[in-house]
Amino acid sequence: MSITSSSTLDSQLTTVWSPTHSYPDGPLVMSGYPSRTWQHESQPQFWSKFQVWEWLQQVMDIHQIDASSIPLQNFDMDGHQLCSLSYQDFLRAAGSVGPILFHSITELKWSGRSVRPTPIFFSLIISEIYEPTVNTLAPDATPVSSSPDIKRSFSRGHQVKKHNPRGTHLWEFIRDILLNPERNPGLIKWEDRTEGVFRFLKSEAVAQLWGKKKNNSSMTYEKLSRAMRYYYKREILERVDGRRLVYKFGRNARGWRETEK
DNA sequence: CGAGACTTTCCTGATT
DNA sequence: TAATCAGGAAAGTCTC
Repeated sequence: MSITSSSTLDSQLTTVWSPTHSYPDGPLVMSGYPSRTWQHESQPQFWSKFQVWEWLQQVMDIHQIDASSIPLQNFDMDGHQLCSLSYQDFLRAAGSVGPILFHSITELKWSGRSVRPTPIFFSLIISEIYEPTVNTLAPDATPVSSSPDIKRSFSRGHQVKKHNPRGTHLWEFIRDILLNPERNPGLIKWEDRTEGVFRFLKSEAVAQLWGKKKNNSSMTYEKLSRAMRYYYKREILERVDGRRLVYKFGRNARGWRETEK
């Protein structure tokens, strides 16, 4: 690692992780389940919009729900607003995923400090969604199976992925940053929205963020870009010749189009 | 355990 | 010169 390369990264991160974002990102203790992905120390009432977004992504990751399953713009709010949402609000905003989010935030509100989501409860909800005949939900939850909204969205293919190691794929991670510009502090931007062309503005910062997600502090743009190049063959991305840091979504990339939902 | 998907890591060489 | 791009090769990490 040369001095110049690290200072490049520093300058990118300084811009990205401005003082409003504080992430206790010290040495992570690898002790199983979500501890490594659950780093919100403060109460959700005091979260920034960006922290709300992170919480959202983490809950989705933990349950291997594709982020495009819900309109993320419905959660363009800070922690205070988030905490004031009712169960019905969550249903409206996130459909079938609403109950999962509602329970997560309820737990966090009650505990006041970092608490892990309860996977058993969630698996109950998930199985309830898949097998509506079963009726064994926690007492405080609205009967999930009775919601037509849930049935509709889950029959649409919003299901847990079969093979999705470590939750989100790289291209989905990139896509989700693009789709949330208000929580994307100048990392990547659309060059041609309808064609799916985008450009990395802060390549090393994006790599750091990706590494953070994968719990890999040594991620670099060099390595991230190798993974991106593998997407060409699978037509998840198309080559954009002659333009540095520019990529284009391919025919096998889903969920990035404005009209697609 | 094995296979396969999806990276991650490393590398050599070319291009901007 | 540094940053980026191109891919080959092989290892690592998951899920099924």
